[in-house]
Amino acid sequence: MSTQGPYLAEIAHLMGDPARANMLHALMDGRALTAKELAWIAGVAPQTASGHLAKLMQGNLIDVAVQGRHRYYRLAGPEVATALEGLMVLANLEGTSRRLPSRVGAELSQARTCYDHFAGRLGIGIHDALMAGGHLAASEGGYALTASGKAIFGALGLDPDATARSRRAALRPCLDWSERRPHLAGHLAASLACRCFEMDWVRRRKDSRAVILTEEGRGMLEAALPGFRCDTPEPVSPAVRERAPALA
Amino acid sequence: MSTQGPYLAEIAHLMGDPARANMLHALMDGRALTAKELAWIAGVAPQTASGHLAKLMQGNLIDVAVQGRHRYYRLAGPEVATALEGLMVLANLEGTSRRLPSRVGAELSQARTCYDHFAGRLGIGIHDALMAGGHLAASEGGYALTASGKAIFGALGLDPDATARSRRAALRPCLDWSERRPHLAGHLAASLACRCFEMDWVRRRKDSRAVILTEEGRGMLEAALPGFRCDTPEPVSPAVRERAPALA
DNA sequence: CCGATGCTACGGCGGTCGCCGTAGCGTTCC
DNA sequence: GGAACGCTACGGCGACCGCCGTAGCATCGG
Repeated sequence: MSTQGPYLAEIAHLMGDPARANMLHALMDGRALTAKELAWIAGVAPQTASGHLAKLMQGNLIDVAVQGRHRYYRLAGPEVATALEGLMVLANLEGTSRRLPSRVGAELSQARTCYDHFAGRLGIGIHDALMAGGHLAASEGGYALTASGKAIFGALGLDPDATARSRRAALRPCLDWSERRPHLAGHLAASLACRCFEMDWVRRRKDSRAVILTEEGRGMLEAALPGFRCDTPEPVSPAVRERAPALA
Repeated sequence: MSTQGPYLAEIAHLMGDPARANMLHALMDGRALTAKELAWIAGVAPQTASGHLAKLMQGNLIDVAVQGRHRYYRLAGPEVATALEGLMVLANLEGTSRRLPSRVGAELSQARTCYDHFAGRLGIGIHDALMAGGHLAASEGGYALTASGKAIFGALGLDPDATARSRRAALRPCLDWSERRPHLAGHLAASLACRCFEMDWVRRRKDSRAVILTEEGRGMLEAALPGFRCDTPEPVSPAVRERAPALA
């Protein structure tokens, strides 16, 4: 019968504690955090956090890297991030009352990391530009780049075939929990994000998964990706601003 | 900060109870089951099940259809099934000790429903045949059919454009938790599955998400989908069977 | 109408587990 | 080498929640 049920419950139970969920959510930006940081994020004492982290380790949801007297925890792999995204879609979708609070929500919806790639309107903009330009083709488990797509990635200093060896898809769609539209995940998307950080086209925000597209980055992406758009959230419409300049 | 954490935990907590997880797992075949059936599946008394179902309702994970004195419960939508799949990938992946027990596992790995479409080697066979034949193109959030692909679906009596109105992708890859390879989900995949049941090309098993590809179905699919293969699990190798006929 | 059935509402019992206190081990810095 | 720091191990407290008992409401059948 439902041989999977118990295991499913084990995993879900691990994610079902508020403190642990907060930790996992924080780790979804792909970085490795120390136990202390995670304790602070989760809002519990270090001892409590230590226990939670041990459980998450045992459940193979996170990995640890010991460096001196620090222990850096990170998600065990993309599958974990994918599973969490699936839950976040539900969390954001249902109830409808429980949408994101305005301020933080706006930043996260605009641009953020999703494990190792970009999500939010930034991620969707990249996805849509590639899609509209015919640079994506269907492939084993997701997308592949067409010749023109490879040229674009090559021009950005990335080797589109470097990750082709792996069995996992180089590019695949990932449903965005804030926008309900797909963005690009996979090795190539991760490389692109890495490159953007490296060149300071995109900058991380402190203490948040939200990121910022710099002016230079916007220019570079618009040049490299014909049709790329990443709407600024339009804080106040021009018409309103005229009548009530204080709001701007 | 982690504004999503608490909601994430809520959802995961709902899925994190063994009884509820069993129920959700059972509902993943897309059918609607009565409270009593779900109680039996979960291994709890009807009163307990009723409580669990109320909680799942409140969390918008399931829907109910009242018919006379029966109440039929089903998953609230594809997003729920997707989220559960994500967890099952983890449940099956990690631990490595906790793989599927042999017998049931073999049947499920061979062919099963995944919410409303086919998974297992059957689902992968369909996916791979369409992919290899160049019948899939990249599209908003997943795959679309090429002209040749539309012809194939048309020949099967399905209208490839019928579901095009919806914003959700008609076809998208869905990671298979047993085989770790993608199969086809989405409206069109659901229509195809529906058609297969209708024509008795694929038959449901009782009390299981496992399904059976009939001989007629195998013939029809092989004819309609050039390159389609769906390996029988090869229960006992011919060589072994010769020496120990009892095993066959 | 009455009994059977399907399901839900309520209440008490018991186990699980999250919490932080103190304590202990290893690392780093002065 | 001593003190500060990061983290983990252990133990008791308390709350939550899953469990089923009984009870009650709707529906279907004769």
